[in-house]
Amino acid sequence: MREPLLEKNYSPANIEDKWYQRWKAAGLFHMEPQPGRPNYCITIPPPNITGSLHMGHALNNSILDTLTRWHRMRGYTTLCLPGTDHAGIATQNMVEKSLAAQNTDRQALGREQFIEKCWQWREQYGKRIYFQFEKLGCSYDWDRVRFTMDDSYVEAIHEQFKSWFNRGLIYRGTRVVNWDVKFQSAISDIEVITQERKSSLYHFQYPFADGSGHITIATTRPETMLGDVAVAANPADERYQAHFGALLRLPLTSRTIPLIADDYAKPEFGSGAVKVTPAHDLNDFECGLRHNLPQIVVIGKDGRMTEAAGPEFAGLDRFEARKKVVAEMDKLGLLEKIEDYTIQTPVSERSGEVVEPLLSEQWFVDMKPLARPAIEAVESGLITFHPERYRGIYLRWMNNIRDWCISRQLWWGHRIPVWWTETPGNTVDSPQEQGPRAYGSRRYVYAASREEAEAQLGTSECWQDEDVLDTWFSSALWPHATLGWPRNTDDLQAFYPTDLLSTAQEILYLWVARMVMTGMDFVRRPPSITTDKDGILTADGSQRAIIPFRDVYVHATVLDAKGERMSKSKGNGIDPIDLIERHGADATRLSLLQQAGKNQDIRFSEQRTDIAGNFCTKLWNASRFVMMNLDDGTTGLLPQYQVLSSADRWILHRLNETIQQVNACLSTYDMDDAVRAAQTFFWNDYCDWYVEIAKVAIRSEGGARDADTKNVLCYVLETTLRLLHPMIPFITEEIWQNLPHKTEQSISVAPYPVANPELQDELAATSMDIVIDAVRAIRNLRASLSIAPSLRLQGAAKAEREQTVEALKEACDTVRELARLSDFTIGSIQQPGKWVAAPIAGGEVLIEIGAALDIPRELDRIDKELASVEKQLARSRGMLSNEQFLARASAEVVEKERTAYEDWQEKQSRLTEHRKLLAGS
RNA sequence: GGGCGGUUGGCUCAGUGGUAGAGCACUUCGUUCACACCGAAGGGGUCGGGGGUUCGAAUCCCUCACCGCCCA
Repeated sequence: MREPLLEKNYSPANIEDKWYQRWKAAGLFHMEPQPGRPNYCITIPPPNITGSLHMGHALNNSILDTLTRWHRMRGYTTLCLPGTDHAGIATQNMVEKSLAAQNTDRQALGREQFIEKCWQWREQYGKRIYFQFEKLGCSYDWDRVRFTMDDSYVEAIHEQFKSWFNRGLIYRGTRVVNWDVKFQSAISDIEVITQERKSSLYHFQYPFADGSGHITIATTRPETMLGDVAVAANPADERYQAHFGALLRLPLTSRTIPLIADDYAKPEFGSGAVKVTPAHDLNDFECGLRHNLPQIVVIGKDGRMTEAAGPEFAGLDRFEARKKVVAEMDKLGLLEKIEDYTIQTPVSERSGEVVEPLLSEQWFVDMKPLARPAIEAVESGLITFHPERYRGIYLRWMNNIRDWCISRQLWWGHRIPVWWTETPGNTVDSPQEQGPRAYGSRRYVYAASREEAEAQLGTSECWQDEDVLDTWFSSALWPHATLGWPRNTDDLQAFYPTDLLSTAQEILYLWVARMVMTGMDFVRRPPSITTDKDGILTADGSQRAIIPFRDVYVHATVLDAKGERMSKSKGNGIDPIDLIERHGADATRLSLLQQAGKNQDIRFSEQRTDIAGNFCTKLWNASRFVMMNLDDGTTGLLPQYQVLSSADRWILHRLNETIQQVNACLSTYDMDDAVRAAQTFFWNDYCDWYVEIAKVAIRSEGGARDADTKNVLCYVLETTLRLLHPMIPFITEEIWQNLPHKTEQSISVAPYPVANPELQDELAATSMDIVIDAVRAIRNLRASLSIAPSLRLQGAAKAEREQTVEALKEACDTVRELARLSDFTIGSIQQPGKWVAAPIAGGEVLIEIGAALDIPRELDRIDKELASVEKQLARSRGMLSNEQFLARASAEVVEKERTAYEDWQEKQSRLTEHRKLLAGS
C-alpha cells in the first residue's frame, strides 16, 4: 500500500484558487474557431456593474459553466463569453448616493463630470463580479469580455438606432409611461414592482350637467379626477344605455365631460361606470385614443399637481392633493362612501416611490414588424424553450406586443443620437425619406456626431437629445454585438447563432424576447451559407434572418428555506461567496445543480451545501483509498473483458448506464437528474459495493486478480471524475491529476465519457443483484437477531436455480467478508448446529447461530416475514385471478406478475418449512 | 379577472398507467487499517379533497380547495 497523494482531509480552499489560476494561465478557456470542429457558444447574461454575485447568479452560472465544460470536453470549440451591463438607473442611483454622502449632487457636478464619476465607479466596482465568477469556477473566456459601453458596443448601438430610425420604427410620441418621480425618468416594467397595499376605494358622484341626477364612479386615486375627461360605461350595461352622450359636470373644476360607451368598463366593478383620465392611466390613455378625448396632465414630473389641476391644487404633492380632493368632495356632498380596499400599487424598485403613470413625450419603437419573425422562429421550433411551458408565455406576449419606450431621463447610458434644432429649414414628410423631420416647431435628425448633425440640419444652432437609451435597448443586442456585430467578424461567423440563453423568468419579455427581435432583424445571411435551422428567410428569399440562440432555458428562482424571495430588505438572502468560503465552490455548485430541473423555484438553505459537501468528502476519501492501493503496474486501462469478474463487469455495466443517463440529462437541461444519476452511482454502487468487493479481491491470498481489480478500480474512478468534472470542476481536477491518466494537461480538456454498448452486461447485473441480495439477507438476519458484528458465524446458501448457484459460487469470498462470516459454503450444510435462514431469489441463505438461538424470538421474526410475504401474495393472487387483468393487460406485465407470484410463493414455502423445523426442535 | 406552476413520509424533493422512492431528520448497532463529513440494519406515507376513465391511477380527464409566480 502506498502513501496517498492527496491530503488526509479534503479542504476546498487548498485546491480551488490554485487550479483556477493554472487553468487561466494555460489559456484553456480561450479557443479559436477551427474548420471542421463544431462550435458551442453561450454569451452569459451580463450582470450589472453595481452587482455582486447573488444566488440567482450562482445558480445560473453553475448551469452555464457545467454545460460549457461539458461541451469543451466533448470536443467542441467552446466559447462562454462574459460581460457586464452599464445598468443606467441602477448605476446612476449608486453614484448619486455616493455624491450625496459627500454633500453634493449630479446637478452641481454637471453632466460631463457626473459621467466621469460613473466611469470611475465602473473601474472600481464594475469588475468585482468577474472575480466572483472565478471563485465559482466558471470557465469563461476572459479575453473576450464585453461591456455594454465599450467603443465597439457603442458602434453597434448606433447602427441599430440608425437602422430603426431610418425605417421609421423609432418615433417620437406622447404616451403614458411608468414615471419615477424621484429619478424624474421613465422606467421599464421590470423596475416596477407591484405591492399589495391597504388603501381605500372612494365613491364619488358626478352630477349630470342638466341637473337630472348623477352617476357614481369608484376610484382608488381621487387626485386624478381633476384630469378626468369622460366617464365610461359598458355599452351592454342597461343602467347607462339611456345616458350615453350625456354631459356630466366634473366637480371641483369648471369642465363638463361626456358619458361614453366603452367595453373597457366592467359592469360588475363598483357602479359599472369608470372615470377616464388619459394622462394618468395606461388603460384610460388607450380608451382616450379610441374616443378622441383630450389628455389633461394634472400631476407633474415632480409628483406635484400642475396648473391644469386648478389654482386650489396646483403645487400640492399628489398625496396631499388626494386628501384635499376627498375633503372637498365631502364638503360638496358628492362623496358617497369610502370602502377599505387592497390595491396593487406599482412601486419603483430603485427609489421606493409610488410609480406615476404619466403622459410624457418619449422615444418609442414600433414593435409589431419586429415581432413577426420572432414569433415565427419560435412557432417553427427554431428556438426551443426549456421548460416548454415558457414557449406559450413568450408567444402570448409577442402576439400582444406593445410599443417600447426607449428613452430615459438619465445621464448614465447611451445618449440618444438624435439632434434637434429650432432653426427653421427643410424637412421631409415621411420617415422613409432622407432629411430632417419635423416635430412641432422643431426639426431633428439622427447623427453620430455634432458635425454630421450640423451638416444635415444646416445650422450649428442645434443640440443633442438630452435623454439616454433604456439599458435594455443595449442588452437587446447582446449575443451579436458581443461577437463583433456590426462587423462581420470571425467570431460572429463561427459562434452565431449561439446555442443557449439561460436566464431568470422575470426577464423573459424584457430581455429574451427583445434579443430575438433585434438579433433576427440585424443579423442577416445569404441562404447559401446557412441552413434552415439558423433562421427564417426574409420575404424576398434573398436573406435569412438569423436567430440569436437555439435554446432558451429558464431557471428557477432561488427562495429561502421558508419559500420566500431573498431580499436585502428582509435580510434573508444567502451570499454565495460565503457558501464558497465555508463549503467550497464545488459543494456550492453541486447543491444548486441538485435542484436545477424544470421547477419554477428552489427552496434553498445552507444545509444543502453542507450535504453536497459530504459528497465531495466521500469522493475525496474514496479516491485516497483507491490511490493507496495502486501500484506501479496500475495503468488505469481496462483489462481484457474476458478476464473480468462478474463484479467488475457489473460496475462497468452500471458506469456505462450512468454515462448514458448523465449525457442524456445534460442535453435536456435536467441538471438535477444528471447529478443524481452520477452521485447515486458513485456512492451507492461504486463505494458501497464495488470498492468493498475490491478490498476482498485485493486482500485475498494469492492476489491473482490484484492487477485487474486495481485497474478496474482506477478506470471507473477516473471515468467518474471526468463524468463529474463539469459540475464539480476543482475537486475532480485535483484528484484526477494524481491518478494515472492519459496525457491531457487538465481534466477540463480530457474527453467526456460516452456510453459504450460493449460494456452493457445484463447477466453480470443479475449476478450482482443475487450477491447483494444474499449479503443483505444475512446482514438483516444478524441485525434482527442482535448478533454482534464482530462475531464471525458460519454461513451457507442453498439454491436450486442455477443462476443463483453460479453467482454465489463466484462471489463466495465476497459474501463471506461482506456478511462477516467465518466461511460461506454453497450446497449442503456439513456442520451440525442451529441454523436460521432467509429466502433470496432462487434459494436461501443460512447462518449458524448455535446456542445463541432464541427460538421464540426467531419464530416471531419468521411470522412477521410471513405476514409481509402473504400480503404481497394476496395482491398478486388478486391480480392473477382477475380475468379482466389477464385479458387486457399486456402479456409482458402478466408474465412479470406470474414470476413475481412464484417467487413470493417460493419464499413463503421456505419460511414455512423453517418455521416447522424450529417449532419441532 | 386571465395564464402558468405546485400540493407525495417530520423537512426538502424525485417519481407521467403495472408491488410508493431518495437525501436530511429519527431508532438500534458499529472506532474491520478511505471516510463518524462514515458504515450496517430499521421505523415512518390510504401521494390535498371529491368525482370519472381503466383490468389497474401518485401518474390520464373533470371539479373543488389551498400555496406561489406571471400578465391585466
